[in-house]
Amino acid sequence: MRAANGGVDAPAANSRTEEIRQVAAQLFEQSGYSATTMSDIASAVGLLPGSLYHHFESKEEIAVGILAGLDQDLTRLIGEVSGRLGTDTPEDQLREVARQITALSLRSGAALRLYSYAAPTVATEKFRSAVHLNAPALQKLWKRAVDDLVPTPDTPRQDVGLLRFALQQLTLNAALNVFDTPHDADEAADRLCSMLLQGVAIEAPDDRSLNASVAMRAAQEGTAGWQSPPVSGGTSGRDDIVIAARGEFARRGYQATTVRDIAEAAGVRMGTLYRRISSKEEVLAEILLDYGGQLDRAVRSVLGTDDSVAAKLDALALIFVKAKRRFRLESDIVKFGSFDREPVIMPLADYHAETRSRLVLLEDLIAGGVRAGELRSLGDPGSYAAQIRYILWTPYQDYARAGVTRTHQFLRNSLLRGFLV
Amino acid sequence: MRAANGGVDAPAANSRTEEIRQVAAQLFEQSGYSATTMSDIASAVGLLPGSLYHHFESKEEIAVGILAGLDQDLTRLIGEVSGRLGTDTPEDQLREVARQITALSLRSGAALRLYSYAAPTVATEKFRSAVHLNAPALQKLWKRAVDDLVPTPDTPRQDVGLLRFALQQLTLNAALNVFDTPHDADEAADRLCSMLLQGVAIEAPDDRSLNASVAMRAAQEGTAGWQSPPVSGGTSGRDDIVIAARGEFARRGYQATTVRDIAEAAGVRMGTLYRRISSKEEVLAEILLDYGGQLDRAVRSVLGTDDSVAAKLDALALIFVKAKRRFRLESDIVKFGSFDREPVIMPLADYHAETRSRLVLLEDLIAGGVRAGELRSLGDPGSYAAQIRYILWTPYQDYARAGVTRTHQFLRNSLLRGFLV
DNA sequence: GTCTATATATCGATAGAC
DNA sequence: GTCTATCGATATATAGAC
Repeated sequence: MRAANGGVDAPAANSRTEEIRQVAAQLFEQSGYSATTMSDIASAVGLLPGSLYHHFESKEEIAVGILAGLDQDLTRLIGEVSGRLGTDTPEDQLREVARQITALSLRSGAALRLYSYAAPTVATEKFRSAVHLNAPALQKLWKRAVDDLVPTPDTPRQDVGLLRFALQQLTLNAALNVFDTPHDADEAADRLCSMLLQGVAIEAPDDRSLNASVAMRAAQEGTAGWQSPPVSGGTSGRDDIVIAARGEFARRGYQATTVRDIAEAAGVRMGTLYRRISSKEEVLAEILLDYGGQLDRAVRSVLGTDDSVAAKLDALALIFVKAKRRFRLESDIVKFGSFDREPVIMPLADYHAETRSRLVLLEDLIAGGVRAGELRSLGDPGSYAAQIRYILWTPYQDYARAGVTRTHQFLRNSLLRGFLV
Repeated sequence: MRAANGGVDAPAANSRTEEIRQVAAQLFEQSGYSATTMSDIASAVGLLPGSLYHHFESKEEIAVGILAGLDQDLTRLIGEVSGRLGTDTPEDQLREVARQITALSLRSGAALRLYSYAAPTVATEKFRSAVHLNAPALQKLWKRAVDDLVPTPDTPRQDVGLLRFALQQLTLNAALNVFDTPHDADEAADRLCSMLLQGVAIEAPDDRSLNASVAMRAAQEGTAGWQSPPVSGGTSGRDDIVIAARGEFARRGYQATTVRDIAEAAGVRMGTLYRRISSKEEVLAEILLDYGGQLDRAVRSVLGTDDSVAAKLDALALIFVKAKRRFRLESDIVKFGSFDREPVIMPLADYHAETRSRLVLLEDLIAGGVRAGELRSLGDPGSYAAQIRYILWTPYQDYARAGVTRTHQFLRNSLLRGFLV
């Protein structure tokens, strides 16, 4: 009979309930929503599975509560930060927004993973509706911060829209950067801002020479075979099943996709399906091996050239931007997979390892660049490389009006040369 | 890709599926819907529980299929019987309708039990909508059959409406007469018709002497204390919990009512509830003991008088008609209970045994009456008594316009003296 | 608020009928 | 060769009782 406890599922209502929610959040963060069972949660808090239902009506309700908490926190944060806007230099202001949102992200890893990955997976209405973050308000905040940075639109070569999109994405999702989940929000946010606003190259080549570079040619050649998107032949052969599976995995994640889903999507019965494939996992392996291989070849061919670090980074940017489009489905699959990894799914783990090894190459490139005085020094090479990859790997295609060329140009004008330069 | 298989869930589609449905129907009939588990059904057909889900989407769907079968059968039967109407004497016609519907009832015991008892219990929409028998058509059929019997309404003393209601109820629910489930539909239907149309008394006293009989006085006295219906005092004491439980049991049946339902209905928490009562079963026992005791006293006081058999039957009729109103909830509880009896629920079993012992008294009364030449002889006394009880125990109060006096008068004019006499 | 017991349901995979 | 019916394991959830 408290006075006013706020309408929807306000967290921290009951301490024991809240405690369980926290534990569940941790498990969701570690193993993913579907892979975390009620038994897991129960034994983590020292209860029997059935006892959880005294606190929550369902597993879903736990996740909804966690998401509600994130929404609350975000809304509150936006309010606070907005109130402080306009009292500092535009760049410091923007950096402050980045720091605050990054900090929120790091505080809310579990919720963010649920938001980004579980929501499309467990498709019930209740979940989806709980999952609507206050995105318009956040967008407005970022728009103000970025617009202040470029007071008059007399520099039309700078892509303010994409900068806003990039910052919004990269700060809110900071916790989802699997390869270098930041420990210090301020540090991560500041480095991100430095990279985008001042650029990483000390003296970047102009567009003409970048376009004509050896690395660029390698990137063009490496991605030349990427034109054809995979389509079903309609013959219900093995390929059609793999293609159908790719679509389903991308839509719901590997774990949440059932073999029956795949069969239905491919238009075959279970019997036929299992004569063409030997297991669900095998199909995933096939998809990821092909994807990883193509990406790997392109990246390595660029890195194998004898060119400047800046030219290589620029060429890699092109590859990543193109890959995010050509391998959109595959990219979604590994996105889901990154957080649904208990029990270990071998093909995903393999892909993960491969990505990590490419990251080491990038790290070497950057370390060399810093040593050679080509790149600004911005902390340890591991985090440096991971953050560059994180920036390159952002789904810019979700920003409706951005094509490959525009996105690539934006990355040149920000990450490479610095947005403010 | 069959040509026309009828819209909704036509049974007998797949033989294995239909086989499982049949087995399930049998189990539902034996043990009730809630008490029959998917494991029970599975092991009865030699499968594992999960395998049932290849044939049915849910347990509920099995029941819905069974109900759909009944609806189909009934509709078809009504069509056939209607077509044959008007080719025979009115009484023979009516007897034929009774025989046909009774036969259907005996063929469809499981479905009827689901229809009568499970439907309000498992309250999902799908179930309810599947459960709408073609009642209007059946009513129309019976109306025609009964109206033909009394061609001109020049005998206003005869209650045509109640006769129709009684016949419709008694034939369709023949399979639900637990104390004497008929084996031969024709025999049961014919005896029912004989009882109602010709009456059981060879020479019944007139209304005046029945009203003034010793048995009637005993009935009046025995039911005198029945005026007050039980209401909650609102103090959340023990009585209020019992009263709340009574309502819940009546609405959904004992099995389907959870302790939480009772607590909520009584407005108390589980802790409080279990401090006031010791178990769900104890509450049921208390309710049924009270109910059974009151009914028993009234019945025995009538049977203990020294009066004619006809007068005693007439007095019992009054008691039953009154009891069906005063103990409406209790009557519903035992109605549910009669078919949800696995595992055995002791209080229900006790009530059942008590009822059976009263039935023996009735049997003695009737046997004596036949011997003394007071009652028509209509087969063995056991079935005779059970069927009289079945007629007396019909929920006439559901026939909207019938009060105690009208119903009692109808029973005098039909069961006792014969509707056609 | 928690336990014990158990219910309904899902899923990956396969055997074997047609 | 194709698909139906099935298994074995296990998940989510419910209920009575304290």
